[in-house]
Amino acid sequence: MDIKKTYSISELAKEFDVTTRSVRFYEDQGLLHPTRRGQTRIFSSKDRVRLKLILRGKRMGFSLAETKELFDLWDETLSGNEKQLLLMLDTLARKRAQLEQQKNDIAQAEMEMDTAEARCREALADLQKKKLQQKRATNEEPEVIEQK
Amino acid sequence: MDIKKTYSISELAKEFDVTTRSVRFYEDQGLLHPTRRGQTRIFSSKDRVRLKLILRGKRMGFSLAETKELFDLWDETLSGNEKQLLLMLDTLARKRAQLEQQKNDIAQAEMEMDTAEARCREALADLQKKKLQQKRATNEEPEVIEQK
DNA sequence: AAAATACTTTACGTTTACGTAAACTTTATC
DNA sequence: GATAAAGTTTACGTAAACGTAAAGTATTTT
Repeated sequence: MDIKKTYSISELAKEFDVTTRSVRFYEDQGLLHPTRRGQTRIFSSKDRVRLKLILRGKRMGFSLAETKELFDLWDETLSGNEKQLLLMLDTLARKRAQLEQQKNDIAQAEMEMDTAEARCREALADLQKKKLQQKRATNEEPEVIEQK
Repeated sequence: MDIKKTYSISELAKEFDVTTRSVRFYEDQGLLHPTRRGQTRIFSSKDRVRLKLILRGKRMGFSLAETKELFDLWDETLSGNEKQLLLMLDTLARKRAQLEQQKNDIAQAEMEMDTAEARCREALADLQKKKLQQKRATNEEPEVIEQK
């Protein structure tokens, strides 16, 4: 699937713009499982994917502990006991609900940003108008009004 | 606009399901500005709105510092100097980009949850099938299969 | 008036997610 | 073979966002 099979710690760090400290920390917390050549870490493409998921999780406001729980659950799920499968389905449902909440929050925020922006532009337009009137009063040439 | 004009700390805490400690902390950090009657805090409906925004911000992964920045910026913006207005527009644009990123992240996550769920259901179906075959082999009556 | 309830400040404690420095080893480069 | 570059462990430090007493004040209820 992926181009390369293994990665050094700095390769991963550079690719995802995190410090090696963070990567080591994620391993320490049980989120990544690199093998070793001597004492040097060797990361698989699975680790790479997981790192990507970790970071996306963070952007979505997930804690490392939450993400780890999902990883662990998924690993156990693959082994395929029925209880695990049902637990996974349940967890997925709960996470979905969480994402729904987030989508609502974002939609709300966007609406409020719309009205905030509108007010800003209105206030700006008012200022421009006042400027123009001043210029007219002092008989100067009006400038071109720029607005993105 | 709102039904009530002022709120006690415990009213707000109860309504938004946070501790009074948190509310006091938000004031301490300059996000809320209750007046005082004696030494008792009295929160306005503006404070109430801001508390709501704080909590939504948190759910979207915003830090208190980020939220405070927006509050402060908005307060200055209302005073209406041109530089402030342009700065606000710029900030809004950046926040929008951030929300776009989050929406993408969520969409991605949802897709992956779809495939994860599909795999789970498939595995479950396989297990059910095996159960059925076992029952047939031992000549027992098959049970009804439930699946949400 | 006594007791319960709600509020306050002060201040130290805790968890999360790393940053940063020290001291050392292994690998690559000149 | 020296030196730089990349890796390692150990360990203390830190910022954010509160939790959790402790000890006191103010108000309300019985």
